[in-house]
Amino acid sequence: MRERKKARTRAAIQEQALRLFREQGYGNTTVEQIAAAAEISPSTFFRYFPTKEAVVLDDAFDPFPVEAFRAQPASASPIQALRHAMRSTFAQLPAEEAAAQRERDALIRSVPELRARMLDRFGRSIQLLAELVAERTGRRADDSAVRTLAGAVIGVGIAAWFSAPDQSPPDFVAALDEGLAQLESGLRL
Amino acid sequence: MRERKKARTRAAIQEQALRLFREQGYGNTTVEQIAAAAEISPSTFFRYFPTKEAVVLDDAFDPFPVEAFRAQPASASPIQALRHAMRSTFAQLPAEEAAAQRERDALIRSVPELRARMLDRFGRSIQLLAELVAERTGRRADDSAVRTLAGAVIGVGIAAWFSAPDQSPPDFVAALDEGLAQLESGLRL
DNA sequence: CAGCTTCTTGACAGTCACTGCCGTTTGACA
DNA sequence: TGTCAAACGGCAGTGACTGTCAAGAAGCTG
Repeated sequence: MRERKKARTRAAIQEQALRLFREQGYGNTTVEQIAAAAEISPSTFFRYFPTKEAVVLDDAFDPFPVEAFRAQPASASPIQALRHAMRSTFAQLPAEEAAAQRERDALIRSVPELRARMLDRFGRSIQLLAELVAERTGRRADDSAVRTLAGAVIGVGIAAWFSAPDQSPPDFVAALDEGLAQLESGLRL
Repeated sequence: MRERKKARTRAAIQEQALRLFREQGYGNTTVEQIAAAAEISPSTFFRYFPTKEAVVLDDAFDPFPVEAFRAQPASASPIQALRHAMRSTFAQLPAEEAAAQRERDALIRSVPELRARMLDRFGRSIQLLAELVAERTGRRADDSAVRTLAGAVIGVGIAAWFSAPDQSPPDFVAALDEGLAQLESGLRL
């Protein structure tokens, strides 16, 4: 039952931090303020999160659903498999969490340090996707065709993530799905 | 001729910094050490570079050559235009500078903070490329097909950049060109 | 050449993220 | 209830960065 308390503390820190970031901005909020709002000491803050950035980025969302991707039938192309995996994963996300997700994404996009870290995650997911595609096709992960496919797919994902707020509907998942469909059917321009 | 001295100071800082990073690592090198090696005060360091990271990233290389891209004939497809622009730009890069570039890239890839910032530049270049493609095709930069194309192209660039050291030849430009060729002819996997 | 201005620099003090240590408290468990 | 490890707060220290101020160097003017 120690676990329970730790989970509650962690959630409290994240909640208070995001509230303060919303109210007074990321850069104007100190770790000390977050700790005070969450009723812990600054030392304890760093026991729960390695950096101030992590409070926003941790659990932001998994680069993408590895298991759901692996579960797709072998007959599906890599892009089709990913589209299905994304849809089935995000379909069951509660509307409330989705809204929180969007707000957090907006914060990340607007703060350069956070955005850079987020893009680093996208970058790592190129590697991850390359390995999954390699599994699926029997090729090697460092095969240039595999690498190109993984890069293009994640690149489309990044572009969708960037433009999420501008568009109607402002939905990352929908934008990504549309982009992947275009990528699959060939880029005609 | 004040300009001349400033340029020399700036080059000295960058040179000493990269030397120290090579010898003892990025994280183990302080700005104070860099300043001492370049025979300036720490204050002056920050007058030339806004952050320690900037000493590595500034002038690392332009996301890509805007002018060369614009100069391509309207008959070329966006991907073809970019391939030609990249080739003509990098063809005339002296071998010595290319080697320095590769070393700097290796440093950036190996240090998370630097890598994240670099990827943020790639991310911004999606926006830039989308605008250039919009010019070229008469579509809008927020058109979803334009955005997808820009994302896929830069994604292939990121993937090439990541795998640059692993492959033979370890040449970013060649890997990018190959990836774009694959993207252009359709991703068959 | 002398005087004025402007640019550049170094010194200093201060903030804040983050690290490491140490003594105390607290909760689990015998 | 006593014991032990986990969790905590406090504190000192480092290092990146900011802002300010006064001294020195470089350029221009009369």
